[in-house]
Amino acid sequence: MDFLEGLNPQQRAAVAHVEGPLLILAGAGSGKTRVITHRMAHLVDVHRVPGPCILAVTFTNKAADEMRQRVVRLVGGSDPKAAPLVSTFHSFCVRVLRRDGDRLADIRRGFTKRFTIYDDDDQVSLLKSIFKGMGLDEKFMQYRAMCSWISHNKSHKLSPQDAYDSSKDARITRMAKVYDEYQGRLLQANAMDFDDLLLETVRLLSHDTNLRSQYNQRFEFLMVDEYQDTNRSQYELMRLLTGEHHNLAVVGDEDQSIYGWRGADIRNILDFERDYPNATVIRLEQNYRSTKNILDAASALVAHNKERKGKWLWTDSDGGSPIALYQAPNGENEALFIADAIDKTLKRNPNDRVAVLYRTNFQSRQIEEALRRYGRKYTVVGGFSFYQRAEIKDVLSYLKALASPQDSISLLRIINTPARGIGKTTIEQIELYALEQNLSVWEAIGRMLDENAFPARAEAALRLFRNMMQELSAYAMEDPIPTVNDVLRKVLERTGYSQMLDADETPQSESRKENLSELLNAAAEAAERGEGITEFLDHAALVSDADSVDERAPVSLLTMHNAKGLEFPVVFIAGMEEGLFPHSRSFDSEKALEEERRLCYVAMTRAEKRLYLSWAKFRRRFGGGELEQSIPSRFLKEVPQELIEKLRDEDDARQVNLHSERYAVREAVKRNLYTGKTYNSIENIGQFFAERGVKPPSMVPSAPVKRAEAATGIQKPEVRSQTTVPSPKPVPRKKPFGSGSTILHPKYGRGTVLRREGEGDDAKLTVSFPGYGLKKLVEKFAGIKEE
DNA sequence: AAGAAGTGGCTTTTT
DNA sequence: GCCACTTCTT
Repeated sequence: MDFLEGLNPQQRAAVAHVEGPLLILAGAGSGKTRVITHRMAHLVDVHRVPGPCILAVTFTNKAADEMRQRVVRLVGGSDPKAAPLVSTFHSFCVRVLRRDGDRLADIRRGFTKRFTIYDDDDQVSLLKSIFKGMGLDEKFMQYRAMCSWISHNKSHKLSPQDAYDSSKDARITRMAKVYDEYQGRLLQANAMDFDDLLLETVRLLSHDTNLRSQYNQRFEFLMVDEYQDTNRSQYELMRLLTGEHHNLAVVGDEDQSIYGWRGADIRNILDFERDYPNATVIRLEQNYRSTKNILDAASALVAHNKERKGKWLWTDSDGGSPIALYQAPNGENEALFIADAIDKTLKRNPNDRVAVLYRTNFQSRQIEEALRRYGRKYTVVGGFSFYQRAEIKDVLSYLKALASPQDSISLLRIINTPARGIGKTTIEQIELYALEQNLSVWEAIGRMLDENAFPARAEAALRLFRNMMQELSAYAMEDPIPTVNDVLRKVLERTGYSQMLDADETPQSESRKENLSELLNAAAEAAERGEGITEFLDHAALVSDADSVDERAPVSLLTMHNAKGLEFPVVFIAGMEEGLFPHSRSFDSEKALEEERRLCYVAMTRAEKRLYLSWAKFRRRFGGGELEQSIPSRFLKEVPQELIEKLRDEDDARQVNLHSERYAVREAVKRNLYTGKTYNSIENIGQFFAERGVKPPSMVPSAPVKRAEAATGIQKPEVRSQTTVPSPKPVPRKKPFGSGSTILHPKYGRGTVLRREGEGDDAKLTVSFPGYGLKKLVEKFAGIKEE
């Protein structure tokens, strides 16, 4: 196969480039993935470079998987071992540290290759504990803000000492102390946060010259995708890996750099030619994705930025439709307009794919509601991820605590989940002791038991807990080593977790059980691929929201950040208002504003045929808050007005309202018909594993009926699920409104009574209302009627 | 010790 | 409007 065929001259030059540094400035929609994959195939097939000597790095697992698959398809290789290594930065680093990290112990106290990865929830728990120990609370600083401050320091290679030395006031001094304590606790737990994974790999490769040399020899050719979003340590990692040769090809677009807030340094791409002298620079400026109008609008917008190399994309395609601008009277109406337009679009062409993009996740709710009114299925990317759900984190924490007893954060998470009589006071005592004696929580428990430091009841509970953990740990190490799913199953059973869920009769517990059984499936598949507990946990820590975008979904709701790298025939950008987009947090810095503008550019260039922009004159900031007047986004003015078609808002508004009030629509809302699915729903998680697994996944065994329920099921089972409630049998009853009876409520409509407590005037009912979830009502006041 | 009920406080974007 | 945290109750 000729990998140069069908490419334009610039693409061909990039693909044919072999040795030396290469910078590919690839505009939006200019076919860069094609170039990267073809170049790899070309190296393998024409230049006889062994696949494993090529390393390509991306930011998401999904991008990595797709790239790998495309290369394998191109070279027709059947042996997966002969394929290039395509990986994300983070998983590459984990791989290096777990395989070859021994020498890191020289420079990182307590490091072993069995380290734990702390995700941001773990980071927050750790900070809570540190705050408590230092007598601080969230009024001092929000945990998340503290996290980003620490992360900011780390990504700029500033140690706690550096932060301390440069601090100008007492507050920063304290923050530096928190940072110092945070690092100390990570070491004690042999844990690494996301920043550490990169930083420590860089340190390892700098320190262990032997190892560095091995890696240099192994990876002859390196490629980096989305180079504009690399940060300092990623940059250094690449420098170390290309120390002995300069066969580094990077692909990026400075106009699409949108992760500055996470430490990405746009200078990495702007200064590539300086950092790698003799670099070949190739510009891909022909856009194959969008209509001319969309492309011109986006280009004109981003031309307002100063910090760019400057390029102008061009296209062969026609002007196409103008860009539609809708001015809504309020946020709800904006959402209804979008749903209405989507409905019309998909009625006209059921095969279109639509994306609704927004700046902040909370904007999705109104749009979801509107889509539900129209009975349109949709997919939400982001928000709550599967691996963030409490039950998943609980069970994984058991695994983590078993794999590494020093991991105090995980241990504390599950020490009394399910409740086993180890209360708040007891836990506080243990934490205090651990702090004073500089021990891990596990060690502290052991010592304190030896010293008879607990009252009888707590002591008994702790002994049982300790025995249980020891027993589970012994089980996990039995010979032959049990599979991950066996260990998980044992954990669920032995810890009483399953039992706790079985005893819980709320609808939530059903969905929790489903999630856990999906986790078991995932574990079973991991086991089949030969993965152990560590690999399984690593994978769970490193999945991202973007990994689970289903590009075939007809309607997707996602943040603009998550839309990077994707394309859709029809795109809506919602909430084009000052303060929302550009976000108010970016107002005080020109740099941040430029990044917002780039984000807008990214969002606009996702569209192939049709682009809608919308804003609302009034919007409620919080659920209960006042309607606040908004100012249209400055970005709207930066788009050439002749490319915009203003939709007449009065007409559309009326139409939308009329439609939304139709009886059938209202009924649909009441019955909560159709909520589509989020990526973290059962089907999508299954699909995610299916795509990466060797064999297709065995889904949760479910009868066709149940499957139908799942399809129309609710994406946030915690709150909205009622499909999983076991349908109550109509029990003949003496009293009205007993458990199992169906009632009518003036506001919530029809509901099923799940529980009844108290007598006479005191009687309280727990009622499940489809679409509203569980409500606790006082029978006397609720104004309920028999169905 | 463990749940239920009430309250304040807040929402960028995420590997 | 939701969540996490506190206070109240048993």
